[in-house]
Parts: sequence; structure tokens; C-alpha cells
Amino acid sequence: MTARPTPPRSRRERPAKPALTRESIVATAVAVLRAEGLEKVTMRRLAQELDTGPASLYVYVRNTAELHAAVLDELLGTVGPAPADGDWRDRLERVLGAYTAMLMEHPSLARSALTARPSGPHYLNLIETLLALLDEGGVPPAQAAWGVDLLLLFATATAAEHAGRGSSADRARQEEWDALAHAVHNASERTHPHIAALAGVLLSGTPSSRRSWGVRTLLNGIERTAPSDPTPS
Amino acid sequence: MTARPTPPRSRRERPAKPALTRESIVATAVAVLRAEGLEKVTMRRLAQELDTGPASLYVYVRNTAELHAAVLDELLGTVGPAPADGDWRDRLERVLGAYTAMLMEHPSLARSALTARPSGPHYLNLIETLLALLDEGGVPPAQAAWGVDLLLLFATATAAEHAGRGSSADRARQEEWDALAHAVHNASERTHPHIAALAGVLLSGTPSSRRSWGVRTLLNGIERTAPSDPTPS
DNA sequence: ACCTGAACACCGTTCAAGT
DNA sequence: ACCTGAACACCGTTCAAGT
Repeated sequence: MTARPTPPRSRRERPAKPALTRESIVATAVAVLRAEGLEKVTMRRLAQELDTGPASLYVYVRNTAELHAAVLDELLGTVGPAPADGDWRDRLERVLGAYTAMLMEHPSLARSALTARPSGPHYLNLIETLLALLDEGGVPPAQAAWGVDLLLLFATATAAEHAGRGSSADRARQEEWDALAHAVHNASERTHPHIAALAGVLLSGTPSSRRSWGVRTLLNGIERTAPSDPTPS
Repeated sequence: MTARPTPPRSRRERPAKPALTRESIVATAVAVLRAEGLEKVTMRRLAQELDTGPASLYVYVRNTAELHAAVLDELLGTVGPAPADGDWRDRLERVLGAYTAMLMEHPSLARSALTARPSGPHYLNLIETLLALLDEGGVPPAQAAWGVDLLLLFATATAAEHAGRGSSADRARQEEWDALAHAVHNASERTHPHIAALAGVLLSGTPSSRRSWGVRTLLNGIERTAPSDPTPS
């Protein structure tokens, strides 16, 4: 008889069946997200990972959308507080940049963030940080409040644009961009004079220069647009 | 023998099996979208509707995403040209409002528009219209070009926010809003002073007043933010 | 070339039944 | 109360085979 030091205790090598809790489910979901993307964060896959059946997860999580929202708030914890140096606009741009960068790593999460706005503690921290920076910049409170929404919508939507269905997403997006570029360059001067005249600049700019311009544009607008703005006669 | 004027020619009542073309597929897709929402616009369902197997559709459509993009451009045709009366800002707000309203009727389409930017003829028309209005307002060309992108991103994202999974989406969204409202109202004055101070205004405003403020804010920003804006020393 | 049946590899969610 | 096997009702996409 040969020595057989560690007999398998379960079917697989998994060290121990982890306790089934909301936390263990979310933690597993984050691990699967990091390793294989949100597409694989499914009830069935998570159940398999946790050595149980999909029905068991419904004791702790209402549905897939809620699960994805929980995952998002978890990742929001990795977006640090505002940096200490620089003027308030710079700092705001960097905070928003960190948020966007996190979402860019998981664009499908951005997509779901758009639909299921998070309300977890990490999300509140982000809002507080942005409000503090706008306050520091002297932006009137009402405009700051609505402005935070606009800034987060912009950042989230920018990241969501890069979401793809499956791994062939990059190729597909390239083809879409080519199609749009082709359409813009071939726009008739007669029917689409403005597009024809601006073809170059319409397609110009790096993603980061556009993002930076977007944030500055938003801030300039937020600073000087009052919520009701009744049309002066 | 009783008279039997119209014997069924096929299994179902369907008058005639329509020819399978890209157009008939897209037309069927639009019909299903209008009747039951984008969730039902699936390859399998369309195949059933067209009396064939799902595999047949792949001769005319690359994949589901491309199909949804084609549907979007089709609906874009219902967004009319710019109205003739009013000042350029008003008119721009109304054009963008019509675009948003169309997407609001099919928010899941907005979601997919965010990922798969359309490049069809109707989309080009919309861009041309917006560029013309910005030009009329004296907005510098480069800012107008990038601004159109920002305006469309805002409108699309606003509509996409209302996308839901299934018919229980409204209830789910209400619960999310309640959760956020609760979190905002219970924010600690010590850890989240700005949120606590601005709780009321953070949650205020009707969707339409916020949308209107958003467009005006964007326009104000676009008008006065130059693309490169090198930091002056 | 165009079309298709059948298969592959998945999904979310519910429910009756167990402990 | 918590957990689960099994089922229901779907998906997208591919491929070999037909016409």
C-alpha cells in the first residue's frame, strides 16, 4: 500500500465548502468578475463555485441585478479619496478619472451601474468627495448637487460605451468606429454640409483628451447654470 | 358539407411566409419591439415570427447586437428635423428632447445604443441637425463637434438609466430610489457633511427639469470650453 | 449561395420538498 | 428558516447537411 497522505474530502480539490452568506457570495462574485468578467458572474456559475445549486443564492440575493449592484459598490471601495495637491478642478478631474478607470476595467459593470444606480456606502463617499470639491470651488450648492449627478452620469456612460458582448467586443467596436468614420468622411456636402466641413474634428481626439475636455466642459457649465434659469424677457 | 371558404394554407393563420431579407427581419424586429420590448427581440423569436429557424437569420445579420443597432437607426427615422421657431437653444433642447423621448419609450434600446453607436443615415441626420444649431449659435466648430458627442451621450445615458430587466423594472427602480433617498437622508453630519447639508436638493427636481438643466448646462459648458485649454501659468 | 435541423453550451427564476 | 434538486422556459451561435 502506498502512502496516501491527503485523501480528497470532496469531489474537487476545493479546501472546504465555504459558508453560504451574502458576503461569501459577493466575494466570490468579485473574484469571478476579476478573473473572467461580469458575463460570467451568473447565478449558476456562482452556485457552482460555492458548491451548491443556483436556487440557494436567492436566499441572500434578490436577483442578478442586485448582485451586480453589490459587486459595484464593493469595487467602488478601491476608488480612493480626493488627492491633496492641485487646484480643485484638477483634483475633481482626478477623482472622476479614478472612478472611470475602475469602470473601464469592467465596462459591463458600468452598463449595469447606469441602470441600477448604487446606494452603498462607497458610492456615498464618492458623492461626498465630489460635493466637497465643488464647494471648495465656490459652486452654488444647488448646482453642485445636480452637477454631481451629471458628472457621475458622464463618467459612467463613458465607461459603459466600452462595454462589449463577449471577447470579440474590441473587434466589433473597431468595425463600428470604421463604419462611422466612413459615413462621416463620405457625408455629402449638399445634404450634410456641417458634417462634411467638420469631418476631421468630429473624429479627432484621444479618449483621454476627450474625457478631460468633457469634465472641464461640465464644470464650466455647472458653475454658471442655475437650476431654474427662467428665461429673461 | 358546410362551406369552407378559406382553407388554412399553413399551420398558422399567417397569410404568407414573407421573403427572408435583411429588411423583413429588421421590420419584424421593430414590430416585436413596439409590441413587447427589446427583450423579446431575439434571434429565436424573430425566426419563429418569420417561420424559419434561428440559423437562417445569420445569413443577413451578423449577430444580435448588429440587429439591435439596425432597429435603433430605423426608429431614429421618427425623430423629426429641428423645429423652425424659437431661439437656437430652445430648438436644440427640443430636438434632443425628441431623441430622448423616443429612447425613453424603449430604454433598453438606449442601453444598447450606448454600447453599439449607430452610424446609419438617420443618425447622421441627427448629428447634422445638432451641428447646424450649434453653428447658428456661434459655437466654435471644434467645440461644436465634440459637443454633439457630449449632448448625445447625455441624452442616451439619461434614457438608458430607465432601462429595466423585465416588467418588474419599475418596482425595482422605485426600491433603488428609496434606498438612495434613505441613505442620503440618513447621512451622518460628521462623515458626510455635504450630503447631509444638501440632502433636499440632491433628491429634488422632476426628471424633465433635470434634463432641461442638463442640456442648458452642457450648452453653457460647450460654448466656453476650448478643446485643448492649456493651463495658463 | 442560400437555407436549415439539430445540437452545444449556456441562462434566470420558481417551486415543492426536504432538513 | 434555510437549503436544494429538478424543472420550466428560455437564450446565442455554430455546423454539417441539404437544396
